[in-house]
Parts: sequence; structure tokens; C-alpha cells
Amino acid sequence: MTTEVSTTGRPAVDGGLHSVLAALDVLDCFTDADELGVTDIARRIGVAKSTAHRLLTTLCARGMAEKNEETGRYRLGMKLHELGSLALQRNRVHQTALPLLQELHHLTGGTVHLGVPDGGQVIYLERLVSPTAAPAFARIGRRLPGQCTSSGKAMAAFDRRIAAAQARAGFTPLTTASISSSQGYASSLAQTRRQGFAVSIDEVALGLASVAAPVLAHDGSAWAAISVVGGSKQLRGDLDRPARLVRLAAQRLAWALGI
Amino acid sequence: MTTEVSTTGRPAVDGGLHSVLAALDVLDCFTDADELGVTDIARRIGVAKSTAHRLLTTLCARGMAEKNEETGRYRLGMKLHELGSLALQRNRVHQTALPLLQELHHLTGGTVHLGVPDGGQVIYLERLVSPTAAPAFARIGRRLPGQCTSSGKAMAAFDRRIAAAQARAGFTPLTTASISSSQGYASSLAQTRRQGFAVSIDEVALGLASVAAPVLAHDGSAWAAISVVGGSKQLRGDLDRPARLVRLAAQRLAWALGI
DNA sequence: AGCATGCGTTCCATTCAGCGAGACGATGGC
DNA sequence: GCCATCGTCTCGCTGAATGGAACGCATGCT
Repeated sequence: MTTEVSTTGRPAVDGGLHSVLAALDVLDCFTDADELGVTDIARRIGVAKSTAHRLLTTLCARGMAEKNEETGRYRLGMKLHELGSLALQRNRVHQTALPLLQELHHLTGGTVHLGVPDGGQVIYLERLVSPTAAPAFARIGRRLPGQCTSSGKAMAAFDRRIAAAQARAGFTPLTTASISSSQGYASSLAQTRRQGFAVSIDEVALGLASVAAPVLAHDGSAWAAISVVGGSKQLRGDLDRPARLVRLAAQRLAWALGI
Repeated sequence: MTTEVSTTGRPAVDGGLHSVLAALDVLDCFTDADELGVTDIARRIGVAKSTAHRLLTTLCARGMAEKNEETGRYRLGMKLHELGSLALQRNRVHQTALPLLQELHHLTGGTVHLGVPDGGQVIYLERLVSPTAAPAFARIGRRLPGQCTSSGKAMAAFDRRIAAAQARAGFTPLTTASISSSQGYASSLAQTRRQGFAVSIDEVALGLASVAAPVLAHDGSAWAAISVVGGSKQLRGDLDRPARLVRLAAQRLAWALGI
């Protein structure tokens, strides 16, 4: 597995600690599938079956994974939720944004998102779903390619480091409307810069649209993005008001963070 | 660290995989403190400073931990939130309960909780906070000793295995009103059995009260508990209505789960 | 100012923990 | 009823993980 073994006995891999990295790779496997067997995981991470079994047993011992005794297969454990909610709760951007998001949610009545950049992708820290919104979109994951989302474009338009990371990651279109060329990407970012907010219509899922504004620090780096999601038809009809509200909320968040 | 080393070269510890267990222990350290330094963590988990540093570097490489470059200390990473929300989203009890919780939240107007048993403790999977509720209680963690919470008592009253686990864990009172003796515990469970729901007044935090009902399977095991939280004064004044509603919601959840 | 103590990081030789291969019994689809 | 495949467990070998020591750098006390 290791691309190269150092001449010394020291771990030569990116982050060190083979078995720990392997264990974390096991957890990553579950982003694709709900439940996985030992053999399947061994194949995915490229280790022997016995090694995968040992890793899983260890993860289960700490609640990071759970075993389905009926099928003998494994799934993610609730300890992850425990630690994950702790990590979120302590995130300063999330903490600070929450009241602002609630107000925005109240004013727009739409679904509101808070996203932060991670490489070329966007991780969503918070989502306030409107009870009237179609529950069909609730299945959306927690990490999306930046070029498809309004949040990703809002951040990339004003932060060249994020734009570079997105360009480096390449284009992975989610729908037929997703940006798939560097020309389309560049013009979309230019328009975002002109307007001060980003729009994504049908680019994540058909029938779904969103408006986002970046949370910018004084040094020009984008810390986060706030977005409002709605149906493509409704949002196209009334874009100005939500756009104004997300810009205001994003600016207030930047101010509240003191950045 | 290991209590005993086997005669063979095989890992003799509970779950095997020393370095993986150590890495997960590192993550557990952060339940106490927001940010920790290398030396502090090394002391806590009982390894050399260099080992703790290596573990942290590895965790950071996968986003499970993050480094505060200003202070040089470490905190939990957002990858945990990503995997944790995935684990939660896939939890069948959580999935099934969500619409029922929303209805209960709507009917009572109070803060609604969904808790599942874990040893003698209760892990809260979902919390619907009412906008009018005092935000002071939002700081409550995600894992509480079962004897103090109405959810824990509701489950223990009808599931002897959970009661045994709670008794084994001992009494860790959170306030002066918390149950601290096995007599008080037994009579509280007996009352819960008579009523069909559990009450906790000032036992988690002074001024805070809750009513809970267990989600019981046909075999008598408690899968979860649903609770409504409110101010001690309000809830003491009107206990019947919320008690009836949580019992109904819990029964409907058991039915929906087909258990 | 000077010193001392603590931090996070890096290096290195030692050795024991983790590795893969293989055997085993249980399970389930054809 | 068989064969393929699953999860689990054992075992000897070896190289990856370990602890200790050294380093540079803050911080705070004298």
C-alpha cells in the first residue's frame, strides 16, 4: 500500500501511524454504504481480511463502529455522533452563526445552510429546514463539490485560494446543469463578484436552487458561506429579496466574528 | 498500560490494536476540554509525548482533529461531524422518530428529546429546541447518567438490563435533587412503572424538569425514550398533558419500528 | 536582563505489536 | 446437497510504533 518505504524504520507515509490511518480509512468506507462486511472493507482499503476484522473489532470496542449481529456486518457507531456534535458545538463560526441563521430562516421561510470550505468542497455545518420544504431534498449529504453549490461559488469568487482548490479538484457535475468547463466556471465566478452573491440553479439537483453570500475576513479569505435554498421556479421568480438577506446575514456574521 | 502481556506476540488488550485504541483515547480526551496540548494529552492517556504528537498528527491528516496554529494546541476536527451526522442519519430509531418528535414538539411547544440507552447512560440522538425556551440549557451535553434523567429512568423502569447497567455505574448526582441512593432509585422506578412515564425535577439542573416515556419492544427491552423538557414550575403545574403526549409518541414510535 | 521551566517538535535504536496467510465452522444461494 | 463466500481465529515473522533524549522557542519569574 505504501508508495515507498523509507530506509529507516520510521513511518514514511503522509501522516504516519499505519494502523491508525487504516482504521480511519475503514470509517471513510461507510460514506458510500450503510453496512459493510469484513471482506468488502478489506478489499476497499487494501489489507488482509484478518487485518480489517481486527480494525473493525477495535473500532467497535470504542463505539466508533457497530456490529449488526444478525447480518454480521458493520456500520458507523453513535460515538461518532457524540464526538461530532461536540466538535460542531465548539466551532466558533457555527456558534456565532446560529442566531443569525435562525433569523434568516424566519425571514425567508426557506431552508438555510451554513457551509465552510474544505479543499475544493463545501462542508455544511448547519441546516435549518423549513417544515413546508420538500422533504425529498433532505437526503443531501453533508459535503458537496464547491463548483455546484452557490456556497462554494460564493467563497471561490472572493477567495483565490478556494478557487484554486476547486479548480485543482476538477469538475464533477452532479446534474446536466452543473458547471463542467473552466470557462463556465470563470464566468460564473465573475458574475458572482459583480453581484456580491452566488446563484446555483438546478446544479446540485434538478428543481433545486440556492442563493449564497460569502463570509469574508478583512484579509480577503472566505471563512464560510450562508445560503438559502428553494425550488428553482420560486427562487428564479423572487431572487432579489433572498439575495439581499443572505448578503446581510453573511456580512453580519463576518462582523460578529471580528474578522 | 496493558494490564497483562500475553505470552505470545498477539495483542492481549480488550479490543486489540494498541495504536488505534490510543488514537481513539486521544479523541475521548476532548470531551473534557475544548483544546489540549500534546503534553497534556500524553499525560492523560499515559504515553510518551512523542507518541501523543504522532497520534495527533495522524488524526489531523484525516481531519478527525485540527491544530490551532496560533496556540499549537489541538481540538476536534470537522470530519467527526461529517461521519457523526452520517451515523445519525442512518440510525433507524432516529429516522423513524423524527416526524413523531416534530409533531410532539408542535403539540407541547416544549423542548423535545430522543434518547437511547448506552450502558447506564443516555445518549441523546435528537433535540428539538423551542425558540421560546431558555437558551441557558442549550449547553447540556449529549450524554448524561441515566438515573438523573427522566429518559434514563423511563427505560430502566421497564428494562431490567438497563436498570442493572445503571446500578452498576453507580450514582453520580448532578444536583442536590439527583437520586443518590439505591432506595430512592428503586422507589422512583416503581413509581415510573405505576404511572407509565418518568419524571425528573431539578435532577439534571435546578429549575429544569422533564417527562419521559420509554419505547418498548415486545420482548420487554427499551430501545429509546422520548422526553419533553420545561421549567420546573411550569411542568409541575401541568404534568398530565405532556405525560400523556410523550406516552402516546413513544407508543407510536414502538409501533412504527415494528418492535 | 538573565535564567528557568514549560511547551511542541524531531531524531533514533530497540522491540513488541500488527501484519498476512491460512484454517475453521456457519451460512446461503443455486 | 453442494459449493462459494462469509466472519472469525491462530500463528510466526518482521518492520512499524514506541519511549527517551535532544532541540528551539516561548513565557514568566527573579
